[in-house]
Amino acid sequence: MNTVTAPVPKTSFKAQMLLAREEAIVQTVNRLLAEKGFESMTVDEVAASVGIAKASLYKHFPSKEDLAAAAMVRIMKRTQDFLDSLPAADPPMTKLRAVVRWTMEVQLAGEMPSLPHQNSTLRAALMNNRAYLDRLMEVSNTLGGWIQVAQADGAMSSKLPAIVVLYTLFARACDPVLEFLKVGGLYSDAQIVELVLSTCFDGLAAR
Amino acid sequence: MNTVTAPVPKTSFKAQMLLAREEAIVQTVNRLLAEKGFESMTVDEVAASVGIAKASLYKHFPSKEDLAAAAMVRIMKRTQDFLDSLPAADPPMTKLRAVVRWTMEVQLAGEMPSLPHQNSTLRAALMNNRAYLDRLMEVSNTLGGWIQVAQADGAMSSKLPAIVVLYTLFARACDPVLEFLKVGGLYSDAQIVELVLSTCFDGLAAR
DNA sequence: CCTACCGATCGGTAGG
DNA sequence: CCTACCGATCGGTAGG
Repeated sequence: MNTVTAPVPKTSFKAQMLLAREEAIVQTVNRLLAEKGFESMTVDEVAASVGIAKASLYKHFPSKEDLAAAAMVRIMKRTQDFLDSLPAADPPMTKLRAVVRWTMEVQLAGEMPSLPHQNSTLRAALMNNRAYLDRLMEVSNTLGGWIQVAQADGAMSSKLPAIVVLYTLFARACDPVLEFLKVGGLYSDAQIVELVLSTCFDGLAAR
Repeated sequence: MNTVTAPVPKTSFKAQMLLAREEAIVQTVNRLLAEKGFESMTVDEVAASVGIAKASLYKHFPSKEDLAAAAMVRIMKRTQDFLDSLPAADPPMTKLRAVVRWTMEVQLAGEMPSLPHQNSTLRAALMNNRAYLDRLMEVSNTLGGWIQVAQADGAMSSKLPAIVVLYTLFARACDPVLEFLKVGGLYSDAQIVELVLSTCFDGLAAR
C-alpha cells in the first residue's frame, strides 16, 4: 500500500505547487492586461508583481503572447462558469442581461483583460490558440442559443442578426463608457452598471 | 506695391509648404493610429510612411504623444466640421443619428484613431493638451445641447443622464463590433453601420 | 542526478 | 533635412 500510495501525494504536491504558481501568474497577467493592455504590459513587470524571476516565468510560458493567452483562457473559463451557474429555468433574456451585468462588474473591478488591438501580435497568437478558441466557441454557443430563443419568444429584437447581438454583448465587456463614468465620479459602480445595461438593451431612443 | 506684396507670397509659400508637410504627417499618424493604436505605432514607421527622416519629424512635433495628439485634434476638427454641416432645421435626434453614422463610416474607412488605453502616456498628454481639450469641449457642448433638446421633446430616453448618452455616442466611434462584423464578411459596410446604429439607438430588447 | 530558480546579460529596437 | 548615434528598456535566454 505504501509503495503504491506514497509517491502519489509526492508528485501531487509538486504538481499542486506548480499549478498554484501558474494560477498566481495568470491572475497577475489578467490584472495587468486589464490595467494597461498587452503592449504596455512588460514581462519584467509580471515577474516582479508575482514575486519570481523572469526566467522562472519562461519555465511556465514560452512567450509573452502565451502569457496573455492564458489570461484570456482564464476569463473565458470564468465566464462559462458564470453562465453555468445561472438558473436554467430563467428566461434567456434574463440570463443575457445577467451575463452582461456580470462582465461589466468584472470590468469595474479591474479584472477584465482588454481585447487586443486589430494588428496585435496577441491577436494572431489567440487565433492559433486551440484552448482559447475552444473556450470562446463554448461561450459563444451558449449565448447564441439563448439569443435565438429570446428572439423567437419576442423578448429580443428580431430585426438584428444573432451574430450582431452576440458581438454587441461581447463588446460591452470592454465598453469604455464604464471607465469614463467611473472617472467622472458622479455615479456608484452599481449605478454605472445599470445605466450602461439600459443603453445596451433599451437603446438611447425613447420607448 | 511690389515692396509690400512681394514678401507675402514668399513667406506664405514657405509656411504653406510647412503646413502641407505637417498635414501629410498628421494624416499618416491618423491612419496608423487607426490601424494599430498608439503603443504599437512607431515613430520610425511614421517617418518612413511620410517619406522623411525621423529627425525631421521631431522638428514639427516634440514627441510621439504630440504627434498622436495632433491626429486627435484633427479628428475632433473633422467631427465639428461635420456637426456644423448638418441642417440646423433637422430634429436633434436626426442629427445625433447622423453623427454616429458618420463616425462609424470613418472607423470602417480606417480613419478613426483608436482611443488611448486608461494608463497610457498618451492619455495623460491629451489631458494636458489645451488644443485637444478645447476641441473636445466644443464637440461635447454641441452634442450635449442636442441631447437635452432630444430628451425634452421626447425623442430620446429621459431615463438616462445626458452625460451617459454623450459617452455612449462617443464610444460608438471605436466600437469593436464594427471591426468584428467586417472581418466576418457577411455584411457590407453600409449594412454594418445600420445594424450597429440600430443596436445603439433602439437597443437589443424588442420594441 | 533532477527541479526550480537566480543574477546577469543576450540581440534588437524603442523614443529621442 | 539627413546620417548617425545615444541612454533605456524591450522580450527572451545564457551559465551556474
